[in-house]
Amino acid sequence: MTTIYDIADKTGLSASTVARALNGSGYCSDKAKKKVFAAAEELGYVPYQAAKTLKSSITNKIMFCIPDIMNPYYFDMIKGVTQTLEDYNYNILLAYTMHSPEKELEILNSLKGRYVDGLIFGSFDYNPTLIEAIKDTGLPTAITSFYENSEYHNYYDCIYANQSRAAWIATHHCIENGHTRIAFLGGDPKEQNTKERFEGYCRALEESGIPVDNTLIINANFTRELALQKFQQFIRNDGKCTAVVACNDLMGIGCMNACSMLGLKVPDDISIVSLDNTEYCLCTNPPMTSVDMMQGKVGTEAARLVMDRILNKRSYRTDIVFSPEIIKRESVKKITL
Amino acid sequence: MTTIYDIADKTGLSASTVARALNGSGYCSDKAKKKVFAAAEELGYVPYQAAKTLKSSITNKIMFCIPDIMNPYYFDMIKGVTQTLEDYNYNILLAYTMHSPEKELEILNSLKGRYVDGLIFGSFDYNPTLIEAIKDTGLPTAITSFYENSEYHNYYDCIYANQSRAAWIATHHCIENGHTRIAFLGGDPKEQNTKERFEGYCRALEESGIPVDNTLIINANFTRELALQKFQQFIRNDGKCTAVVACNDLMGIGCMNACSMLGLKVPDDISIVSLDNTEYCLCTNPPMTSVDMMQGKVGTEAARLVMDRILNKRSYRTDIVFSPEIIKRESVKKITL
DNA sequence: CTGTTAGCGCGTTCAC
DNA sequence: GTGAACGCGCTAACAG
Repeated sequence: MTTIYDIADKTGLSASTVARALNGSGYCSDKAKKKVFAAAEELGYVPYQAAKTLKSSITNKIMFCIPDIMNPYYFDMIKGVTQTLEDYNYNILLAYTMHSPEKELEILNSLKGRYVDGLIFGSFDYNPTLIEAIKDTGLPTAITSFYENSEYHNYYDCIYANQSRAAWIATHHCIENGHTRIAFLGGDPKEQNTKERFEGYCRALEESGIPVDNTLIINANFTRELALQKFQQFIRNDGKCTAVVACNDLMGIGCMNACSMLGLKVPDDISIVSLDNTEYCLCTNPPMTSVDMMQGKVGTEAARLVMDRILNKRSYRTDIVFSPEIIKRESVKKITL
Repeated sequence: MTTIYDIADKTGLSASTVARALNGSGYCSDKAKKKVFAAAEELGYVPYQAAKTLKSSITNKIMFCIPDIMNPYYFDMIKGVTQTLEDYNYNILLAYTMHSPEKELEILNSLKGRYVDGLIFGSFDYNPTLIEAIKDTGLPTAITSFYENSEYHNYYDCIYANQSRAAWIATHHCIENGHTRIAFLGGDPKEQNTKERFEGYCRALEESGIPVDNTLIINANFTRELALQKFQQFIRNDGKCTAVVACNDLMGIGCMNACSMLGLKVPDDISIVSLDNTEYCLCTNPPMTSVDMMQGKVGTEAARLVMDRILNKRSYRTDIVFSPEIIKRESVKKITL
């Protein structure tokens, strides 16, 4: 490992001159600069990050913390974040919380060790404790959902696609196609995520004068497995629907799996539209209609806003909200009464 | 931000006593310890990582570098790495190279800034330059393929599932089911990855006395899109096969997509078996038979071996090779002549 | 234009 | 058992 002192020795200059040459800060003759660069090249010098950080307190890293690494919803977001950060010469530190609130707080607390300069945080369930912990990190932060907390309003930015509108669009699409018995396949109804999506579903129904029927609400947990099981159970218990709105692709696919096992044909016997529009939608047969939640853009803008707070010391709140878009494929059939 | 000096002030002790108390190193009375911990708790003290690192030169981070973040092949591996590292209280720094050899070298060179303690490196195409760059980082390294380089033999560990055996298994499975005209859907034939898999394919054929037919070899690039296109083209050009071995799930799915567009039924008209066994195989209809490459275990063991080199200063090579396993689903049909 | 000095926060001597 | 002092590598302030 070579340091500026090695370069200083080799060139006969002092360490500070070497530092100035390398950073282009302060005065330094061209001749000295040349010598320094030559020696640095020859010695394969790369500055020691820890020392730089100790001095400047900038780490060139931001943490991206998500509930579940295996959820395809986040893949595009990871990509968006990584690619954007690359332009800033920043690295991404990936953490995941396995949906555990304790784990979330633990990670946030560890951040006080300031091993990153900023934070992009995704959660299924924001709450005041969490937001306070986020604020306590003192880090420029973007969260990937909408969450309002008047006390800490300015401590974070929100970047997200409108969840309730997404569910509205999905539901409305079913209604447009003549469906009235539309099942809702959601996650834990106590979590913000499902709540918002459920709200959009209800609104679409009500706007069209279709009453919300509680027997059509199925609660799962955003996994394919449980959705499969719950939907199968729903049908076996004589559940009657002609369409289903699934709160994410994994559950949409679980639903398709169930249909296939039950001998139900999609979209002839049952129409399915899901939310997230991950690549999984292209794997199914028929390809699945799904609502694009703009995950890639959410990642990109979240990274950009965090960097804006870091670089430009912005200290007021900025939110960016995307409008979800339905991607029509072949899992929805028009029916007529 | 609070430092040991703040705690020293508050407790009336010296900074070194505080440090000793906090780390449990050196002498310290129980009474002092109690006071220190109380103050640390109250002040929300978390040690400043950069300072710790500068002193100890340990970062508690390892880099996981892969060619493509969006390739589902790596999802399980990321999970395996992350979960294992968590036990060691290590964080994962995620980088991706977009298949670019220049980018690979750039990242490896940046690692000389020692902002991580170890490296897990995945590539589609190892070569002497790359391995030398890996060795030059001076970091404990695990690579997720087999690659031999006698000069730098001991500088890295290899953790992988036997690629050629995986292709052999897939091909053999087709043969067992009566197929003789088996297409091979691969990536760039110059890359190690495809080469190994192709070798297994050929061996299985030859063992059964089936000649390798070059018209059945289709080169794509591991993406769904190109596989779809290439396979469609293959069929349109009167390509005749009853089964296809796809080198990864994405291509297997592209192939299924193509079949569906061409009006070919899987598995009645054509059997498909792919490699990787990602979750995507459960999305298709019918579910796709695929060979499990043990990605999760590869990630877990790679992390473990890197940590072993770090913690126990192991300096000799250790390889772990897993045996791939076929997961039979419904995309392969037995045919009789 | 260049070198000397000091200090970022922490951990580890080594005196007391 | 405790505190003063030093240094990890780098940069900024100042003196020359």
